[in-house]
Amino acid sequence: MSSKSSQNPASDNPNKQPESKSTLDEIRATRLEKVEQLKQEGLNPFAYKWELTHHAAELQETYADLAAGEEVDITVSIAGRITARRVFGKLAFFNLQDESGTIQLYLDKKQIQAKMSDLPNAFNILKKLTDVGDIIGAKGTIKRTEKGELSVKVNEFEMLTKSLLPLPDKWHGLTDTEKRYRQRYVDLIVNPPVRETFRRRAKITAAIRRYLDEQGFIEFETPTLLGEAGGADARPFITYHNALQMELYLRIATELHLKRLIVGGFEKVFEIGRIFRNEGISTRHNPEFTGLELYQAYADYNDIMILTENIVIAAASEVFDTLKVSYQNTEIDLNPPWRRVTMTQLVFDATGLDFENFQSFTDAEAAAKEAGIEISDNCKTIGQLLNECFEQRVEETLIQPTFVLDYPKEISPLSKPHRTKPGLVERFELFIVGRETANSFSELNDPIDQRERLEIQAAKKAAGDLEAQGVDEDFLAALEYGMPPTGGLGIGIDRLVMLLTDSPSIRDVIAFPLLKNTSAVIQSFDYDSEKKILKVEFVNGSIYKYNDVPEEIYTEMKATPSLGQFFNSRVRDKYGFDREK
RNA sequence: GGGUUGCUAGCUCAAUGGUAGAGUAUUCGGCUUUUAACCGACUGGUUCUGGGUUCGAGCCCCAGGCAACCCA
Repeated sequence: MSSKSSQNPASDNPNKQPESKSTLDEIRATRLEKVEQLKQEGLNPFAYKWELTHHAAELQETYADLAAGEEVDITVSIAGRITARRVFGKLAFFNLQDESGTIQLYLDKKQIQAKMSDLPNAFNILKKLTDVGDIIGAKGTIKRTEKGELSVKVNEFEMLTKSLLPLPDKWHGLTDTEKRYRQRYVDLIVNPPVRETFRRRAKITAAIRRYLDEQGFIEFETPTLLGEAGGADARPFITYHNALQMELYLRIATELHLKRLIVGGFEKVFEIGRIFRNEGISTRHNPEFTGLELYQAYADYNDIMILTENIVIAAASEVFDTLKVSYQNTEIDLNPPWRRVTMTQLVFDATGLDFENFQSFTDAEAAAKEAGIEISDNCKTIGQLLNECFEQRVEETLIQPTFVLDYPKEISPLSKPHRTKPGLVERFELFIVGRETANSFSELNDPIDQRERLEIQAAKKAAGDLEAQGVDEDFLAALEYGMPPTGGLGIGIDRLVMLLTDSPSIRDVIAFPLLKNTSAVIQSFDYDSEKKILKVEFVNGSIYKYNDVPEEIYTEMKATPSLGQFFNSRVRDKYGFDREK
């Protein structure tokens, strides 16, 4: 190693001994050495800037009809990451990838040496000091090679960023899902379709914003940190504000604040923002996700159905030429109008249970049991039972876009009673591919009724229901000033993007999905027997102090054959802690 | 929360309880029209972690970690 650093590999040295450079550490060390060698050549391995005139896709398109062997004497300047190298004695081909796509670099020794006369070693630098993964800039002319590959015939190049770590296998790529999510940047480099998915996501949200703007909606940013989390049935994340000495909740919906804005006189408001729910993780759930909520004064849920169609169509039209989209090999037809059907009708069709005619919960329960519905202990009303039947028998069958109308009052504490159907509310949910994709109601604006409903929620919460809402007094005060009749809508943007990008998992449309920390390795630990504090230092440098830990734990911990396992099962999550570092 | 599967070289994957291997990448040599370039040579391992059984464990047993999928 030390003998090598004294020589200059950029010049061909026939006496060089073969060296083993195979482990990750060795590869990295070799590349760091190349960094030094670039510096010795007077080059900056981490340059400041590159003026580019074109992108790869643009050139591919412009010169699509250029015949093999033809050249165009126009100078272009491009930049990107080297994704493949094919090096010959005095000629080399690199594939260069930029955001738009890839293009080949045609690197001819004679030409480069002639044009880069102040760097006599230029071609050898290219051969010896560049690697797949490096980011370079190149200027040259356009040439389609005899083999038909459009290329930039390079006059001059510059190393812009030397890459120190090897990229995954160019043929098999990166398939390990865990690594793809934990190191999304690598995923994005080597799996171009992933970039396309996120590009589409951005287009979809932009299209929705544009459409709503055209319709006269204005966008707000309501608070994320709240003293009380309301507007949905969900368990919130709790955090703490030191200076105010108060617990705060991360929002589980934007509903209650957007409605305050309607009270304040705005007639069309919306927010596209991050929502946090302290729930499990699945292919359809991430603890933080993006919600669109909008509220339109003087509208009811019938108006909102049409608006929902228009929003989804605006989003789909942005990324497709057709409204027939394929999701996981099923064709979904988004052409409006979408099916509109009541929950009661759907449950009747699926189970034969007629919820319009049950006189008592006991009757309904008996009939549902007969039909094979599983009834949980907290299902105590006809409305809850109707919802159970719907979830168990209908939901997953709603593949084509379907508005499910008129929900039971007791599971919809913020919606207005149905104008003709007792026990139901004016609410719809949109289902596509068996998933709830949107939720809407004619908003409840009777402050007295709203208070009663929230107090029922608060009672549930007091009884231990972690998903029930509390009473937001300020929201009720706002309603008492008067909220016009209003239609509201929530759309799960991530699920919509899943549909429009054919992604099977929500993690495929969230750039950095939440993953569990890999368990920390303990460096050392110490115990203060007077204060009963166990101090643990991890190899990543962080130090935690666990409070009120009995001395036996420390004694056992010293004796255990497996420290990490003992810590995970007996200390972590068992004692309160302060993070010291 | 429950179940199933997986975790081995940078990446993709093999390996009856019996010397841990291949392809690719890296390193070195050759090559002026390549497209997963090719030819030749050399390397590269905490088999996720900790115990146990065994003469011997990547493989069997126990416990734990992480992930994917399914279910609630």
